[in-house]
Amino acid sequence: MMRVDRWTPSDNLKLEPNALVAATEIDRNLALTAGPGAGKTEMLAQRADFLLRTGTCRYPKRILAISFKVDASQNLKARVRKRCGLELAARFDSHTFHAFAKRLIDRFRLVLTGTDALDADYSIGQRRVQRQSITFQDMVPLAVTIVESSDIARNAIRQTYSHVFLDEFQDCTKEQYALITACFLGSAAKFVAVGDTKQRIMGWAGALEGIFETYAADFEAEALNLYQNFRSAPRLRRMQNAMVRVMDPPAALDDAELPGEDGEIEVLHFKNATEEASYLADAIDSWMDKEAIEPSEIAVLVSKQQNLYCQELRSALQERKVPFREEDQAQDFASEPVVRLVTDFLLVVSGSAQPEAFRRLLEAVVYSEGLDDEQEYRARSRWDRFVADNRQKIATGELYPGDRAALAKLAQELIDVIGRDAVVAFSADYAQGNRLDQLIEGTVARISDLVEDGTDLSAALAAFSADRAVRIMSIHKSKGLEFHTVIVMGVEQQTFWGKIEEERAAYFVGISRAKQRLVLTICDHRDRPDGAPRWTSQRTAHAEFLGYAETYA
DNA sequence: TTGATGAAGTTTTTT
DNA sequence: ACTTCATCAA
Repeated sequence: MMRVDRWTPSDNLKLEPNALVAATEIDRNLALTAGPGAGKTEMLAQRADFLLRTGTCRYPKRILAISFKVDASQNLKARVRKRCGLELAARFDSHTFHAFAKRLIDRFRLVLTGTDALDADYSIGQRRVQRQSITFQDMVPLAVTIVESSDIARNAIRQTYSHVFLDEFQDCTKEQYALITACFLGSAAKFVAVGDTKQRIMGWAGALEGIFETYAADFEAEALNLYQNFRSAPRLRRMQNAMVRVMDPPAALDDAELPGEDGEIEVLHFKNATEEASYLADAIDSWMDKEAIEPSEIAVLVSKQQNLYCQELRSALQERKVPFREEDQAQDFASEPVVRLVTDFLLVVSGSAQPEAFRRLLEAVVYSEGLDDEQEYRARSRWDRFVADNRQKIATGELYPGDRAALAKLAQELIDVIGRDAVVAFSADYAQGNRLDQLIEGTVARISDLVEDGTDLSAALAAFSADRAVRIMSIHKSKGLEFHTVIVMGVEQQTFWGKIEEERAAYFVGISRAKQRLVLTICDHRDRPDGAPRWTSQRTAHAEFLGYAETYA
């Protein structure tokens, strides 16, 4: 155990003074606001390290961290592991609001009575069915019901957690806040809420205005701000700062405080979406080729209606064989272990050497089951034969991956070879209902569709991997991420039509994802959506939003 | 059949 | 801001 005054940031990282204060605060609850790239996640990871290593969070008490996105919650957990090691990090629970709520529901299900009552094998679906199924929207309110009506449940939570972290707090909704207060208001748990009101982009979906003030009043939390931006080059920071001057004047800096010519801002004007698409696809291609920028360091962001805005770009990228991944409506398949398994397998059998995928597969297949040498040898040789067989089938064209039924059969054989039990063990929710089969079916459907559309198999598989593909997504999805190069497509009046404050926040989130280069595009005309007779609609550049860029480009 | 009018949707997370 | 869809009147 380390003395509190001996603790220094792990891995010798430098923290700005207020981040150090927040990381090592013992007595007060904090409301920490910080702009883009200020290192909020790092501060939370360092704070976890501080609390665990100094015993301020005393065994067997635990830390609860709540985020909105699976992505964010996994990132934070991984960062904490890296900072303070597996053993201490075991007492760090990083969940999304939904995951946290679901755990409460599963653990205290019997508290729910009357119309709320649920059977043990309830499922999560599109509709609410008495006792049988709930929707995602029901999860947090049901958890609130449990905590409000059961002292046992509430006490159990309070006994478990001595410290609570709330991430991206500016987007907290009424229901989510109700869960926090139901669990912890009046308890001894110490809170840190971090976020940025300038990045509040879920207002239209119920994110509470003034949530930081409400929280500060309810939990007697003190306000603290982080000032640094470790993410963006100075030119980009000056543009962000110009927006801050409008959104939160007291927080704005003088441009003289942001010196330097590093960073690139470009505004591109096109006649139509076809020209836009081919220019962008060429540009992306050449960045990857000439500047050796990783595809995953390039993002294309759109405000709304991703499908309409990205149609042309999609085919332009496809033509140039630029791997891209679209984060659309569908579930985030790629981070699901079973999806990983299927795609890794297809990578391995589709030809080129894939050492990473091969290693992950072998781990899943051979080493996980606690076999003895003899069994391991047999499993290994059966596996090798299976891979060789299918590699040949694909090479000879006997198995065409665009054939959905054939691909589904192959996936099924893969599961059989590994053993369904072993696959189910990958993730807690695979045992429930038909979740596993749905995931496999979805993967197969998407791959075969892509191949059928003329994408080659390796590009189709790249669409599942975040690390080898250009990312195309809505601004909302990009929250919390960062990229070397960011393209914001369609900076037009017709795109940003909502309440100006909220649109400005969305645009701010978009432009502040860029570390080095920001490209903004406008078209004079864009095609109408699918199926409509072909004509194009007139577009008007968004003068305010482009103004921020043009001053500094 | 046509045009006029009005309402709804658009941006999201989630086991 | 703009499209789509439903409804009603002419």
